[in-house]
Amino acid sequence: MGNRVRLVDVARAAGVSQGTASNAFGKPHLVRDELREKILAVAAEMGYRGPHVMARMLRTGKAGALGVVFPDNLEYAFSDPVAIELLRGVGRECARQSVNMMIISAENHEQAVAAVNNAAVDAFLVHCYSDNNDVIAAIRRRNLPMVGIDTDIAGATATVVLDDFEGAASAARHLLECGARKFAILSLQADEDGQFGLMDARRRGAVSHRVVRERLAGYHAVLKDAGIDVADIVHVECENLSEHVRGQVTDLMAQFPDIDGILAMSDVIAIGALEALAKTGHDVPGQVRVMGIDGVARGARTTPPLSTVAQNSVEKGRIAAELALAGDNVSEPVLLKTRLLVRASSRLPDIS
Amino acid sequence: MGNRVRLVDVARAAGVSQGTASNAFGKPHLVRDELREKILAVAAEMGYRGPHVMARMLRTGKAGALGVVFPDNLEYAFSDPVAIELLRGVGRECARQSVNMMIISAENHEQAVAAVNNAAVDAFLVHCYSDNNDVIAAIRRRNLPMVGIDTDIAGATATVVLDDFEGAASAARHLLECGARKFAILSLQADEDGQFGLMDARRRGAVSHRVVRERLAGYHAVLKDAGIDVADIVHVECENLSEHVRGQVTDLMAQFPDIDGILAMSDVIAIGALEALAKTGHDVPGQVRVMGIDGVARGARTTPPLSTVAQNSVEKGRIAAELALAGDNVSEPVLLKTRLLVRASSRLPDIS
DNA sequence: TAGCATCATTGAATCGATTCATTTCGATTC
DNA sequence: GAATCGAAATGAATCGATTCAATGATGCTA
Repeated sequence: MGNRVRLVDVARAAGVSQGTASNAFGKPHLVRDELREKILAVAAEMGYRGPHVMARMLRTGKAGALGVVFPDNLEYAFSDPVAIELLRGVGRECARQSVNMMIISAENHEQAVAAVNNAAVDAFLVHCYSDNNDVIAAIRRRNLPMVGIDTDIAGATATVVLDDFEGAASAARHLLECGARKFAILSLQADEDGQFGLMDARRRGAVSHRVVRERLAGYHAVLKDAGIDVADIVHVECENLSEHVRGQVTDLMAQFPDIDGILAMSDVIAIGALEALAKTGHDVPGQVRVMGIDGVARGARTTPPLSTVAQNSVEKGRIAAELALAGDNVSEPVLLKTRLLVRASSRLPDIS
Repeated sequence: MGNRVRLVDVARAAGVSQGTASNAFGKPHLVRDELREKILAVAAEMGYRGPHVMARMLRTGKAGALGVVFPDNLEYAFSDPVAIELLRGVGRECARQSVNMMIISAENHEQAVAAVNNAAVDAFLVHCYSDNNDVIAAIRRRNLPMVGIDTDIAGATATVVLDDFEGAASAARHLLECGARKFAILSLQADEDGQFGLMDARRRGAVSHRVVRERLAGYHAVLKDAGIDVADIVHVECENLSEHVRGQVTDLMAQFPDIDGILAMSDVIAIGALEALAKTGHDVPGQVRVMGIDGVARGARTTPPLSTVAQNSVEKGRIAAELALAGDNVSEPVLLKTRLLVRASSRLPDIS
């Protein structure tokens, strides 16, 4: 039954102190070779399974794991290509540092709080959560290093974000160069309230997600400079799922047939837009130009291939993990650069 | 510095026993409402952060986490669409049961053993590992529930596998019906030795991965029945990455130009084959018919769309997680069914 | 009013290691 | 031969909770 062999049993059987037995496993160099081998032999014979993980954790205070927290349900994280890239980067750094990766999973907010409280980890990575949220509060209460990714939650020991303003600006600049004049912006969700559809000025003024705020600002700055009135831009808040976007874009084009430039805040959204436009018989890029943000692999295979502003999500995840595991306070956010990736869904005017 | 507020401090300050203070947090119904609120108030005022996770674990013996172990490096797991689906299913069940998900990460075998030994989990999920392996041995030594997915490692408390034999058989049957007579089988890796290329009979006879063994057997059974000599089938062992497969298939078709049926053991491989065939000007399915196995989303968007034998990987992961967390010994492997999914990369003969 | 449940609380034992100040012992130096 | 040193081993304290048998208080019944 509950008769697990303990270190103290091994020590007794081998005729050494518990401290020495502990060292034989954890700090081999502190024990004479001969003696250590004897201890290990005795342990093996007794069926000792090695130091008890939880007991070691309690004593040392180290969990050997990095917690990764995604907003809302986890299913989304495992279906969004960008989130997966991010996880890949996190995984890479965790492997490098011999630390495991704990995915905090929950079906709802209440469960998420409990999951955070039960997670034996040394640091937290928080992706894309907005601030003032009970899950964030729970994480903060744990008093562990906490790194925000693509979010500027208060109390983070470090923050890794994309240069969203400049990324969005470059997308807008490019579509202007391609000749677009009547714009639609397909936004990611501005808040966690599950609201979709047309965004009025009030909604645009109270965006809780940093990513959305910055990208909007980037788009607007460039378009205003070009003499376009923000009030003339159609803003639609979309769920980050191609299938959902299809319907929204179909409606959008029916309502505003003169749109000739679509700025999507993610490639997933942009791909949904391309699909809708193909189905409704719009010519891309002849009639409408489309730009995404992210640079996901699938964008290279759409028809037409998707122009986008690429980011390196793997590296973003890796850096965030590195900062979290280092645990230092880094006051300045780490700002990652974007790269314009022109493919066929936008089109430069003929230079001939 | 190290002056964390402990439960005993709270108890003392609130004038109750440590046991009662513990109950106030963990078993609220055992403490009178009024008293409990007082304790919580005192705790809040003292800045108590809640029960110490590792101490609780040590005492209760429950980690509240499920370990997921992938073979080789983790990067692969996060780039294979099937593995991701699997993780999605695992995540779904973990969330349902309020358990976190620990991804055991490592760069090499030695690190993987250490990672397994340091993981505070209640059970392990092992994906696609072959047996007789030190990582598996380490997991076994932990003496926790261990569920094998797509693998039949000894000592597993439960096993979840695809009906690989029947899945492969149905793929072969379909290509025969479509008129193929000269077959190539594009195999997944038979072993962890990193060997690729043509598989001779000896190699085919010593396959350590169950998946490969079963699928080979399924293909062969059907093809033999149809009067095809196994010696006439070209076997190629491929890395499960479309880019690598492209080169292999290009060579293959140059060497064996009469191949008219390709049976790939995964969609990723099949997609690589389609790409190679397109580049070398082979007509699919007119000249060569191609079948995958898995049913990944991308297969619906290739040109031509990929015929395949679909499986439900999400559900596979979910069931495995459920079995692992239940912890019962299930002697019979859970066998999941496949479903033939005919698209344009194979072609049925005209019935006119 | 004794007897008996029921509910709330206590307090010491326990989970299984690691740590570190101290002791032991043999070798080296003066 | 005493003093000094370093390496190896000791053993008690510690990490911070949870558990459970025992105790106390309260209400109810006969």
